[in-house]
Amino acid sequence: MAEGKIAVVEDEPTIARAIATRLESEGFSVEVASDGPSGVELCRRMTPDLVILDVMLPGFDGIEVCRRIQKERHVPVIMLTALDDETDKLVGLGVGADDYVTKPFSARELVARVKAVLRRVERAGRGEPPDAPIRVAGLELDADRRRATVRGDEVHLTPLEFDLLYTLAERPGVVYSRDALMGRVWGHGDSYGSRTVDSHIRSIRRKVGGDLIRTVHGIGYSFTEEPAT
Amino acid sequence: MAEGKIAVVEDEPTIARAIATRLESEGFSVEVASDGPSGVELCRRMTPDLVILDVMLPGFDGIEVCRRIQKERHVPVIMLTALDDETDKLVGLGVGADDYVTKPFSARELVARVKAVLRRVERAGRGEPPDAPIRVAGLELDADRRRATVRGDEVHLTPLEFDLLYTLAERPGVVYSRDALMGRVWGHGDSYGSRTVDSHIRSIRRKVGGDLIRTVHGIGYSFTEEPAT
DNA sequence: GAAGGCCTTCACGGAATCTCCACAACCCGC
DNA sequence: GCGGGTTGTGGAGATTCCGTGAAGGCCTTC
Repeated sequence: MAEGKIAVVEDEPTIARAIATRLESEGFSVEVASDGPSGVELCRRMTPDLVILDVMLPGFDGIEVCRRIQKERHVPVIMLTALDDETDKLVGLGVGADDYVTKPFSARELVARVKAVLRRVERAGRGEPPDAPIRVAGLELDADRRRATVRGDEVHLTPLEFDLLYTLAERPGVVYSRDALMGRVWGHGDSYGSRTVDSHIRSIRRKVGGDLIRTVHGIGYSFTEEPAT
Repeated sequence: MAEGKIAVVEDEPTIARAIATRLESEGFSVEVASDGPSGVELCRRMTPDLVILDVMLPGFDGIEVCRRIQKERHVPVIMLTALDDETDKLVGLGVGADDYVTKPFSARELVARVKAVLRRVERAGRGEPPDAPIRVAGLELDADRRRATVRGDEVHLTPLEFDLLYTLAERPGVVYSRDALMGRVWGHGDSYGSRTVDSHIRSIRRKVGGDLIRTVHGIGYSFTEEPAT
């Protein structure tokens, strides 16, 4: 009775086995790949519920793997990085992973993160169970009511605009590439020009004010990171 | 996989069979008796979760059956009466049934009542408080009696309409997709075109006034959220 | 059978939304 | 400062979505 299918892409056999064993003992069914190309292939074949990706991989790196699989279908991704700096870099690159775990990490920690991500995604997928409204920088987004207010005034957002803004506002400061946003909001990466994202960003800015969404030149967009005021 | 056991005591074979068939198709296991004495006997033997009792019965009448089985063990009872007057009389007699359904009734309506009674009893068994009628914006919905009034005037809602409106009114402001409503009201998400929901929404609006249910374009419907007045 | 209640489905027209294009403005490395 | 790539702007179709009226099926009663 598998709770979920997890793909692990990690080239160090010791670590890969450790992760797999622990996750399996938690009731997940796990498969492992050890380089970039076969990681992409694995994701295609097993359609996992979540992917754990090492950044450093033979073939091509985890960033590239993440981009490719996100393009086909949005799958939650947790990235493993060697250093804190590396995490920062990834956040800035707009890879759009769901979580980042820095080595060394305990198996317990990884399992906790996996469960947290799955819980969040499942909730969003079923659509029903409530979520606390997001409040940042004068903006309030209530997913249950699909309502947005800026400094108390209600703003009407179209379905796509709401989802797009919600995705960004969920993690202020995290940069998403246009592809990553397409994957999350549209559910698939291709079949639309990526400038479509720009159009929607524009109308969101017009409605909620231009300074809430930051453009990261050459990479993508992110929600403005604001210290608590 | 029985959701519950139901005893039906009804002397008219046509009606008895109709009820039994419908309840069985809803997943209940059903047994039938056709007169007073054997009704009491049936209840002793099968220990049903709910009893449906016709008032007019050979042997002794439904009132007497109800008294006898209640004496031994409390079982939820729904009484079938021929006339509204009769219902009033029964209520006056203190028979203590959990609900009264007046003939003619639709099979669907009876099923809805059965489920409502079972839900209520189960809740009481768990020590939770009973449903209070919902009162919002001039609308009142009484789940126990399945009755709706708008500004004091009773409006007749079909079983589906009632469930649909009740689902929405339970959480004003929360937006439900058509699929979500299908899942909650119909019990399964698929097998019907989603525009069916629209049709019922439309007839509800005609009956209770159009501004109580809000359309959220591209998403679904929600009950109008009213600031406390 | 006929009539009526209830549920489901259809097609249509208007409205809201999404996508894309062409051009101007901008950013960055050189 | 210059040039190439990147992003903002405005708007024009194309597409999707929703309210409406109505028809048909199933069931029950008369």
